[in-house]
Amino acid sequence: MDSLRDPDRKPTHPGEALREDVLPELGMTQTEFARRLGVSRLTVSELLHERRRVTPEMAVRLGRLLGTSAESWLAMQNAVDLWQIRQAEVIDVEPLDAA
Amino acid sequence: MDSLRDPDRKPTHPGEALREDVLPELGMTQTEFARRLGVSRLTVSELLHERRRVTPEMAVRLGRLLGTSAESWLAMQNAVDLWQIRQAEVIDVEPLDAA
DNA sequence: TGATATTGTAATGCTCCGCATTACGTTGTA
DNA sequence: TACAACGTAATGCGGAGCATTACAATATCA
Repeated sequence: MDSLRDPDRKPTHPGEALREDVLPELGMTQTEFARRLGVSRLTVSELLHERRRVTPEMAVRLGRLLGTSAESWLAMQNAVDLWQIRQAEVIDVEPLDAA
Repeated sequence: MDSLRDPDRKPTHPGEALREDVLPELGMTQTEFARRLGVSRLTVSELLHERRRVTPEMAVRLGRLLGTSAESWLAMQNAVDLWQIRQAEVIDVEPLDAA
């Protein structure tokens, strides 16, 4: 499970899961997928290319359409977000323990 | 645990936890808290009043300072976000099962 | 009590993000 | 070959997070 994964490894972006697994499984085009989600084709395309984040609303849409939990999509996105921040930024916050 | 809570009940906003539990526990002022987090006093104030969401970066800051997991703060925020969307919006997405 | 610290809040300005729409070129396919 | 699907750029809009500044109200303490 996730808790046993290498913490330095970049987590799977939700877009990758949609692109690699979900869409092929459904045998559905991006255009059709976008239509059913009620968003534009561009929105789906950019999400699949991992250029856009899964928003809470998008998570609800995905959950509704696919019969999965919105939480799981958001959790995937969170993992990516946190990984990116920890990699890129230098957040200098001193832990209170050090006091 | 959370999974057993009433799904219709509004989840606890992270700001509430900070305001009700964390800050009092630490006996720390908002001003000092903001300084240690490396954000403005206004940012903390609005978060405590639940007028602002915990961003991924803020979650990292909180985790660092308090020695807790950033994930837990984000999870709290997710719960609020999803609840709000499900309450307020009408996302008309037909489940694929219905096909 | 008087000075100082803390807090709530409004106003401004900046930047970034999500999204729709439109448009155009490429590629795959019936 | 005509059409569908896709990648992608441009434009515009609205909203969110954040800093800074400022002012008033309240709390605390010497």
